Amino acid sequence: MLQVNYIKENKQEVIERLAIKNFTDTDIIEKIILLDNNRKEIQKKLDDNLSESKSIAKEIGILFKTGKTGEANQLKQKTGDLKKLSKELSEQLDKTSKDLKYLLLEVPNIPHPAVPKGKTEEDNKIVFEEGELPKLDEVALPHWELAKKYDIINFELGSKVTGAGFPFYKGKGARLQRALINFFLYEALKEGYLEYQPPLLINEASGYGTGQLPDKDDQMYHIGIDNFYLIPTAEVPITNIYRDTIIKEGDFPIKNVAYSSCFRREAGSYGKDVRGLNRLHQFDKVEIVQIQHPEKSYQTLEEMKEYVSSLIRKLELPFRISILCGGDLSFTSALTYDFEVYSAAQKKWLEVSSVSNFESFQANRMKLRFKDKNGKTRLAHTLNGSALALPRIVAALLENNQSDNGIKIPKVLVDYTGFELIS
RNA sequence: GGAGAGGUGGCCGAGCGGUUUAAGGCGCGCGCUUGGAAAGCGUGUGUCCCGCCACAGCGGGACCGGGGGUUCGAAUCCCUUCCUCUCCGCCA
Repeated sequence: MLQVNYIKENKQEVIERLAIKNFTDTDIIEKIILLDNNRKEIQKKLDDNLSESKSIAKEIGILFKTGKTGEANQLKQKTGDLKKLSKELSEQLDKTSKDLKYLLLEVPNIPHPAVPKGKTEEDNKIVFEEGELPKLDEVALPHWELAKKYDIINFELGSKVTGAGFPFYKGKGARLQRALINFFLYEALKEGYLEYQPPLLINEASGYGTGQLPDKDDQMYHIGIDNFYLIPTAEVPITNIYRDTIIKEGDFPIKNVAYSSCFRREAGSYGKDVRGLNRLHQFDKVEIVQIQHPEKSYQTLEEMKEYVSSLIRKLELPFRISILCGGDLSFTSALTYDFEVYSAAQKKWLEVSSVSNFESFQANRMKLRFKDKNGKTRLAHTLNGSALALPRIVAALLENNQSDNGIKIPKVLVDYTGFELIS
């Protein structure tokens, strides 16, 4: 959520930069400014009114205490009109504030100047590429075939027990999953992240805090009976730790890491692009979250980018990094780096991580603040990134490392898997 | 699932219709004291909104889990909802 004052003071800039995100509803900006002015006016009237009522009530109190009941009763009659007016004004104020908040929730975060214009992922700007693309035989198999051949992931069984998009990992498949989770967690610990194991269900307030609600509620699984949501990412519980808090400036940077299963309904978009592990309803991810001083958040974003790169490099996978264009950038993000690994048998790039700076957008929504040197309360910046999401990493590992002998496990993982080959 | 207790400032904790402008304590900031520190003494100490004015300050309003009500006046009374704790039941 953007701050109204920022919108007011930088109206033209806000409109121009939101256009990069293909948000062109300038009316809404005008309405926000108008509503905020109304809100202030009503607030002033209401406050004056309440002030008067309060002082009369106090007088009556004193009169009763000193036995001047007659005078007190006279004064009582004066308050009728004031009371009525207060009620009207506070209803107006309430409505105006609600309308204002509703509109503010509709406005996406302002993209960073580095964000390129564009509509689809075609327009994302590739800023880095590393590793040689493996050349496989024509007989090379896609990962869903490999999974079947070596009996390590069973999609049909998942369909039977739950539904499409909920696979079983089996034998060395399951062990590979566990190895990757451990590897990612230990690497994060080395980087100074504090490990959390969060709840997998969250309440409504947390959904609003990180911005999944109100607009993305259909993408989360909902437990109606208790009104909980299954987390789409550990970002939600981990960032919400700091909802409604004021932290000390000395606490920056806060660096948290968490492994969790992630649950996504992602209604629609079925087809060949979503076969196998490419898109699942339940998957595993290790997520890093940082809370940082506004002046250091972009430096932190770069550090996180380097960290994620180092993980993929250790797994010996070719990858590239792009800056998401305005159209592909999420509602809440100001700048996002997307990481893709090359999946040799499918001959395409698979997204395995996105690392984002939300600036104060999430912080404003969840009232995450800090006291600066001068004792002023300011909004902190939040950042997060996948480090990493498992399924597409597994897909690339299986496909890229296949040979006649079996699938070779990258050196760095062998200590965690306890085997070097899936055969 | 059943029964009970309770949600008050950064924390503990009093208040249970009218100078509450939320006591007191702890913590923290500043000052005095000291060779330095501790102790002691003094002093200050929340969040949000509005106005004046602006590197600071002054004034007003809201906030005692959330929402609603009674009243001239609510932390205090009533309704409703959420949460926490204890005991019982069930259970990894």
